[in-house]
Amino acid sequence: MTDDDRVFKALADPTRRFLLDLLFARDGRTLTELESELDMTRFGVMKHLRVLEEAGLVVPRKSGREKLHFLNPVPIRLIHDRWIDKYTERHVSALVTLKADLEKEP
Amino acid sequence: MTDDDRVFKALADPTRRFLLDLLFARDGRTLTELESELDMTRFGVMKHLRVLEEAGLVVPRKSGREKLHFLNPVPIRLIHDRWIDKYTERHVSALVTLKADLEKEP
DNA sequence: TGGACATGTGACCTTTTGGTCACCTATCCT
DNA sequence: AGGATAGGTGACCAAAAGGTCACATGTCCA
Repeated sequence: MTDDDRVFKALADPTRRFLLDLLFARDGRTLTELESELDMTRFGVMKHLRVLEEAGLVVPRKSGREKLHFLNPVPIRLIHDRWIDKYTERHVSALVTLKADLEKEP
Repeated sequence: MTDDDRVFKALADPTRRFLLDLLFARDGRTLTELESELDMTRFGVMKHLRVLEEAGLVVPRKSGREKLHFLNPVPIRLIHDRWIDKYTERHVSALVTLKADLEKEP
């Protein structure tokens, strides 16, 4: 599996996107804290975090008995630049055509 | 399942992203033509195309006994604007800090 | 008309995914 | 020391995903 594929697959699950949103709002949370935001046992959350780690989207750091989780947005940026971006380009010529058409209206 | 979720899930499979790339290069292809580009039976390709259609990424049009497939990039643009974009913003202040640090070097 | 071609459906199979649980280890704190 | 707290592992299970096949329908064209 390629790096890009790991990232796309990681983003495919709504729970994992929600975890990223939580970390986007505030970084460095523990597993237990993240679990408290979800309707799921700690074990389910652990599995999701592992998928996110393997995609490079979450970077953990041990601190005593706690494991802090940090967001790394770089992989998202990479798939954006390498794949998504080409589909999000505005087709200006079509808009110009539409504008011209609209201007024909009385 | 939400619309966004359908799009993310549709993009999670490399075969489906490849199909979108094919249609990006040239629109309006038939199932048989798409199948010929993949190492998979027609039935597998049909299933992938269905997932893409349900996500709104591919729009079919019947023409005689053929079914032509057209790319619709709008859903990609939507998830980009609604979700991906916030993760791809450049953190300029961090870059400025880095630049200042580097300039301290002899 | 009838054969070749393009596509569709449903059954079926295997692998992956999402989730839980029992049990275990390590750390903190009184 | 020892209980409470934070996290980790492996087995297990149900559901979904990815893929194939036999068979069926509709369309083209010589």
